[in-house]
Amino acid sequence: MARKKHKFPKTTIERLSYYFRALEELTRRGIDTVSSEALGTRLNIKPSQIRKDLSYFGDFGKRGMGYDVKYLLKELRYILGLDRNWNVIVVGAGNLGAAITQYPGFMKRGFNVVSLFDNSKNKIGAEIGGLKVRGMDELQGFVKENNVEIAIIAVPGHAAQTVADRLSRAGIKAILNFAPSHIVVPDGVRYLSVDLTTKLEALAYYMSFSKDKLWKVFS
Amino acid sequence: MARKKHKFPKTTIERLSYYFRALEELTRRGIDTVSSEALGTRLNIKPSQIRKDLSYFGDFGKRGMGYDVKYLLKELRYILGLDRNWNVIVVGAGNLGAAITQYPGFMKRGFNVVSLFDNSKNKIGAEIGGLKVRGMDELQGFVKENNVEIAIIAVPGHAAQTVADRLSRAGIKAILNFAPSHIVVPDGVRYLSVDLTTKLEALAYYMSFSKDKLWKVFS
DNA sequence: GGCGATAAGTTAAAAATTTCACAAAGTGAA
DNA sequence: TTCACTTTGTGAAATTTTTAACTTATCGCC
Repeated sequence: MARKKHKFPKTTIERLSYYFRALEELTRRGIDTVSSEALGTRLNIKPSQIRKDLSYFGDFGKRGMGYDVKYLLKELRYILGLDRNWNVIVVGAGNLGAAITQYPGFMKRGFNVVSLFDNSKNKIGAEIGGLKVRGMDELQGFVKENNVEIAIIAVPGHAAQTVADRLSRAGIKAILNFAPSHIVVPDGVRYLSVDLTTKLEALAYYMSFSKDKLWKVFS
Repeated sequence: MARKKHKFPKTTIERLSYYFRALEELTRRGIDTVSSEALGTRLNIKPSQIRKDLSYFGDFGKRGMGYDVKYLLKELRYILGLDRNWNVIVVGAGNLGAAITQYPGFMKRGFNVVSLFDNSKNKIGAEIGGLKVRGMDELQGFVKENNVEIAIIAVPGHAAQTVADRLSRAGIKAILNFAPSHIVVPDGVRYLSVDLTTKLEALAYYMSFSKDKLWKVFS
């Protein structure tokens, strides 16, 4: 299993994810070999970028031939940590938390939402997507007992930092934050945020001012 | 109202959005002046980065004094296109579409979801967040009559491209795509995507392999 | 009104990322 | 086996983005 050199751009991992998805689509269509050129056309990414990204992790292709789709998928699955299952909890049982809990794309990738937490009396005990909503007092115990490593924050912005603190204390190793606010986590806890309004604001900006035609997905 | 020089990094707009949010928080707390240093500490962004970002659009600060919070807010509001209202439609009335429709952060910023569309018989006519779900056949007419410029796609991946095509034909000017697939839009239509699983996959990667401690929000 | 302190705006250097261009490697046909 | 063709992997160049260093402006105080 490939491991290779140096540092690589942060965006590489994100692109690997896109490659992975495109390759899945190709297997579904029964295609078993693809060139960086062909893949690049599909994804609107330069072939040289694709080759460079992959080269950070190994030599997956065959010169003159391209990449074996199944093999590359296997390697990417390993690199992206998708060859195992992850237990995930969601904090915040509002509309967004409920949607995330039931989002089909997560389970398909091995991210299993195993419980939902909230601190509101009238949500605790309710059932969402087959899961009972638990109170925050059960958080620490649940995380320990169920070996939960990843948490998703889906609470209002003002509560996000408090939740992040509790999650960190409970032993959570990675946090995905949907709340529209900047939060700080201790060393050792991985953190990424998904910001819904920021993207809309960027669109609004480009509609108002920019002459740029099309806009490359920048995340 | 400021307009200024050259090109600037794509990420600048995203950061302006963060600055805007932080400044809002500062006004709420009654603080009316802030330095790039202080703002940078809050957001974990280098002061020089903040000054550079702002300098692309104008001279908003006073040397020796910092930035007037209210004034900078006003300018950023203008730059980000938040000084007006936008009519937004959501396509896809599943869990995610419903959550997006009711997401409080959008309306607060002037993004008003004015209708929800779906093509499933048993969703059409239902009411979500006070809005009736409309069939796709009403799309074109609705967009024209209501001056809708922005659409949010919240359908399964395989349907996203078809939806994007219909939206473009209907005259939509910007698309925010939550579906986990790469889509192509005609020139003149702005496009950004928010990818939920990609972020989780990035976290999974960093948990498996990376020694990096903390991870700067990269969107 | 000059002086010290602060902090913006800017220029230049550094770092990060993408793209180019090409040598090396593999294929298939003659 | 050799040749023509394809396509990878990669070192170097080009580009973009960030960071540091510097210059200039503003305030408050004596």
